[in-house]
Amino acid sequence: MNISQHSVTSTPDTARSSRGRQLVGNALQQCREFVTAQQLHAMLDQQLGLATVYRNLQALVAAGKADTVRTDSGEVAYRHCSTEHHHHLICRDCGTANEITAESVESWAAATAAQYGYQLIGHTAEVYGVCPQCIS
Amino acid sequence: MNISQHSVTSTPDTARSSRGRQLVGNALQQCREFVTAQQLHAMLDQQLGLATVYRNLQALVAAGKADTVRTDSGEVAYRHCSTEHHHHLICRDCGTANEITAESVESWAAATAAQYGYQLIGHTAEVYGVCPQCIS
DNA sequence: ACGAACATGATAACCATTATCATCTTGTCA
DNA sequence: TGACAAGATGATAATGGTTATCATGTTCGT
Repeated sequence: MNISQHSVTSTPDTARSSRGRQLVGNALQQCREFVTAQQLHAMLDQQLGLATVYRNLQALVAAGKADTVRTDSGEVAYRHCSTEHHHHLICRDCGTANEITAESVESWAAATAAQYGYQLIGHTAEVYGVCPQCIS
Repeated sequence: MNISQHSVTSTPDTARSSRGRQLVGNALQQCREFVTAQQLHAMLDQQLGLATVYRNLQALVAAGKADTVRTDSGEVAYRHCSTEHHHHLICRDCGTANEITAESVESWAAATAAQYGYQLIGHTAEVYGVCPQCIS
């Protein structure tokens, strides 16, 4: 199963500015909601190869400039995010996601790690539900 | 993206008892934690085809007898439903996982959903760190 | 026991994501 | 500025989990 292994392709020592970086970065910023790599690629229509879209999205995630979420169908959805830490409230029907902050969760994570003698690295927390629009 | 489309293969009008049902059902009950279809298939070593394991797991989910979760690597993990709800404290180095319960997280999830007018379905929360053994 | 509806197995098909590798680009240093 | 090493890109093949197909074996009401 392996909950936390990601790509092993070596990361460059220094990142450079490039056409792809800008295109993907800008496109992602213009999307308010989560988008998949495929959607973004379609959005950039022929301006950038699919593989490059994936690479740049991963770079953004690695740089802490984008969030990812797994959809029910197994795809990875990306969204530009301000670097501050937060969680998500996601609608199972329409996929709408709200960024939420929760100090209680932060302190819970810290306390839990401490209680077991763990050196804290991070935590994830997401709430799933059906949004008001989709209920009616 | 499509967050909520699942298999469209028509569902039988009546379910029957069968070897596969029992094997998968029992194996899943004996696992306290989430397991993937592949793990379960390996666990049943040659007693049941992979496709059948998938089908029976899906049937259990449809019948409300199993929960599913997407792992970071995109796999679907299944768990027998009666298992009580809890979270995990996971070591990034050795993979050790501690089950933890946290009432504060439960109430936070409920409150967050309510605040946005969402009908709560569920939530996930995991803490990552380095365990004492791996620190030293 | 018969037969229609189910279930299973082996395997091909799907599809999102990754890896490969030859070919540009970028940025640095002489 | 020119050369070059480290990055970045594109086209495409490869991966790998999951689903569809279809011929064949089971189940169960009658």
